[in-house]
Amino acid sequence: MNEHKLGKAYEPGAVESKWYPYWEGKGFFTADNSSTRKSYTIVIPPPNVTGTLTLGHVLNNTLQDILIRQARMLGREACWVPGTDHAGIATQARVESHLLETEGVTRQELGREKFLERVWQWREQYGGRIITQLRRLGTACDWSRERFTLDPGLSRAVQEVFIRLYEKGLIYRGHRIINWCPKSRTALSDEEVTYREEKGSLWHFRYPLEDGSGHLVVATTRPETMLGDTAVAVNPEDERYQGLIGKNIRLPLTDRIIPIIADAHVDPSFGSGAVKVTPAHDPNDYEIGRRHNLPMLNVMHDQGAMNHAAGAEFENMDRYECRAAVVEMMDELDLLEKTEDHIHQVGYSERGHVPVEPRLSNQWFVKMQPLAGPALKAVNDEKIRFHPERWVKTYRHWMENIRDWCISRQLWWGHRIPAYYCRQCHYTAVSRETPAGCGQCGGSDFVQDEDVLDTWFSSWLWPFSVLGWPEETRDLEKFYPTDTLVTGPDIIFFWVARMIMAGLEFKQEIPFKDVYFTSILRDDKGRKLSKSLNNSPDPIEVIDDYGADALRFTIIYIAPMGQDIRYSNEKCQIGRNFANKIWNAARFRQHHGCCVGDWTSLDDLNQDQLRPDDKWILERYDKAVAAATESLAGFRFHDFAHAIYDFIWSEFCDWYLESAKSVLNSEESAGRNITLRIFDYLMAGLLRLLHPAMPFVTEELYHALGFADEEDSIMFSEWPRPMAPEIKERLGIDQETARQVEAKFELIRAVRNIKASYQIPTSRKLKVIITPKGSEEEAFLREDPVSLEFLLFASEVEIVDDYQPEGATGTAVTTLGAAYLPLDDVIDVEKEKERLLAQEEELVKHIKNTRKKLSNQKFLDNAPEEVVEREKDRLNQMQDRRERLREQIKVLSG
RNA sequence: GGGCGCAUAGUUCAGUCGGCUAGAACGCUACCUUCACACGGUAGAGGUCACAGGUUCGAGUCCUGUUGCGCCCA
Repeated sequence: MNEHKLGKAYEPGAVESKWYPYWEGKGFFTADNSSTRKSYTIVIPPPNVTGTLTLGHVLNNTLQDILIRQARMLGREACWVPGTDHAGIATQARVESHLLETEGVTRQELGREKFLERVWQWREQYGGRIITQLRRLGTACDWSRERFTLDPGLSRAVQEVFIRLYEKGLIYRGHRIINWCPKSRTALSDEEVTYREEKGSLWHFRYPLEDGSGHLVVATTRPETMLGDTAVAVNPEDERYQGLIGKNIRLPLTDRIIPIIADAHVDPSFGSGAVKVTPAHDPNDYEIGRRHNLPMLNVMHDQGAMNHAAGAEFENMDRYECRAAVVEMMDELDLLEKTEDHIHQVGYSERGHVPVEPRLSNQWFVKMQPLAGPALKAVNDEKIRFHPERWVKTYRHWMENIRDWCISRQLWWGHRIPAYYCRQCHYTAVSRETPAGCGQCGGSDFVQDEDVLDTWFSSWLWPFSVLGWPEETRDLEKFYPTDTLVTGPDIIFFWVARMIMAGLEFKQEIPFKDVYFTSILRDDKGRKLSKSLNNSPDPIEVIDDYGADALRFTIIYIAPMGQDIRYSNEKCQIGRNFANKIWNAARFRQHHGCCVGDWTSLDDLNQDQLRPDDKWILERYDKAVAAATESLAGFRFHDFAHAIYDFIWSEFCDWYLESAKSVLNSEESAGRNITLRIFDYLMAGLLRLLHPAMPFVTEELYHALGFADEEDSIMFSEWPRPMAPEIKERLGIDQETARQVEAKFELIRAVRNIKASYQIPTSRKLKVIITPKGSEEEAFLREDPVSLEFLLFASEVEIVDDYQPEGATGTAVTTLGAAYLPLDDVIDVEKEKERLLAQEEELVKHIKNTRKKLSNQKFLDNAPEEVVEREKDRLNQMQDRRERLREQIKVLSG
């Protein structure tokens, strides 16, 4: 052990590149499906195969890694399944533009088969970069189980699900209005449309009546669609238009005659109360069109330009060009009544970043309502818990208003829809292979549907398809249902909700028990991180600069549960400095030689061998273990980080380590050995506690301090548990001792304060006289005078019953007693008096408040006894302290 | 329009069951190269807990309303 001496500062680079290949090479991350341990499973939210690591991934995967590593330390068979999804639109678009740039060919020119070959090639070459990047972060993924949504097994799952749902009547093909992305030229689901508020115009057009008796005014935000109008609608109750219902309009710019109809869904207060009806280009108009059997006239083609149905003069005009042209022509015809500014919501394609166009077309849909029922119930019954819980409301609202899911995409990259059409009779067969014969006409000439399925149609099966479904595999048996899902709330509908539906439908079991929704990352100005703003740091650069552990720790340290995170690279100093702090605590330990005795347990010691400071730190350590464990059990990662950070920095390093120096620097070897054992017990424990968050530095130090054999790893060590009560009792570890030690620290701080306020350097050692408050306090202080002297930076500590300061003396009055610092040569009597008077003034304020409280009969009657007692104690202590302060002030005035 | 969330030190945030003399980090000030660590130490300054009511012996915390900001859905 102590094979190598630790350097002065932690250098993450070498440590990280040493341990990750070691862990992976030894198969430490590989889960055993024949293990008798209870399983703990996480499936990764599969990043896009085109993707690169973002801070969002860092947060998300750090949390999963913390959970999986802790689960392993708690004795579970931990299985974290990684993988990527094929990201239909994004990948296809990426490869298309790549081909166009490098070879100048389009996918149409290549043809479907050749194009797909090229996508696979591209994927081999560039895809999955994010998988390599995840390793830099230290994630304990089971790479032997890595999956891709287009793997044969997962593709089979997709096909199986499609067929089962079709046969059950839950998948159907329909001619419907869907959201069309003119850039990607494919249908989208409702969830893939994001709405942005935009300033636009509301144009009021005069539509002349056919009989020439006047006109009607209709208002629209999309004038180009008028070319596809097939009616004008008014509310049947609207008195203004009673006489016009049933009459016809001569639609300008076209030669069509269209009817004026009455429909109860028209809002009489919007615009003029009369609306144009374009059933093929607006979802609401589509509904009106269906109710009234209106013709559905499609006036655009798939790239968002006008088609021949719009009229010869508009054909092939882009939709926005056409909009301007229509307005101009209407104005020329004196049919433009007015134009108003108008703020409205415009739907954008999430992928294409262009406004979507509602479009009438043949698409495949999943009937969602039957699937939603059980999924809603599972969450309502708390079979599945959301953290933070408030997301249940969002989930519930979506589930209760669920709409059918458009799953077909006009792409080539993806799972092709297993539907075959008979060329003779147009019969539709859905089957695993091309049907041999038509069930309707007996024909054998089939053509497969050209479309592929939405990527989410494979993602929603992820928790069981990655484990081998539809095969009944050992993995499935051992690791399903999974335990925890960690993901962003932005995909609650896309993914979380649908996975719950799929799990219940196809496995008759929930897919996971807990869902943790991560925070949204923003920059330090509060703006969402995004590529276009160029405010997304590259995590790999951050890891290079600060270390993976630093990044991991920082991000959970600054991420409050369920709230946005304000991130900046500079904040990684928190994690870096922290790693360095622990590193140096270990280095300090290393300077004092090897392990002595059993560092895994202190059970054989007794309380006479322990100093009060030992008892105190062991008590505090127990509290930290409990806090860290409870925080993780409740998915409070932020609290977990703070609990460990505060313990290590403010208690272990600031106080215990300093106190231990007084023993370790002495010649007394029995005391030294016990202190070293306690130190090791704590050091090993806190490295374990910290390991899930900072795997690299903890592994390095665990080995360097000799806590693990060369062939072993801290990741297989046991998660720390609080000490058994009987052991604590035997070792004299209790609240009372802890309180006394803390009172001692208060006294030490007060003395240091005096020195600081006279700007006396710490290194200048002075004599300190202490008058304890009582005999109990005196006995306590005499238990460990060595560390007291050391921590006071004193040349000598004298503990006496009574002390009458002579001349200028610095005074500290605390609950444990008073301390005096003779300072003849440096003290400024007036300044010292002022200092004490200020303290007294502060004290008097609190004494008054507490007296008031205690003289209130209602408070005495109603407050719990323990609160009243606490107040009384406090008052006594404060009064006592005040008295001593006054005495000292008197001396100084004397 | 409906729903959700947030408002505490200069900044970013903790604050559990109502018991608080309201904490931390960063930043700021003074001092310190003390033999783990300057990626450090010691000490300090800094607050009308958004506003107005209410419940309570007691409110940063619970309730109602107001204002401001953010997100989601329509």
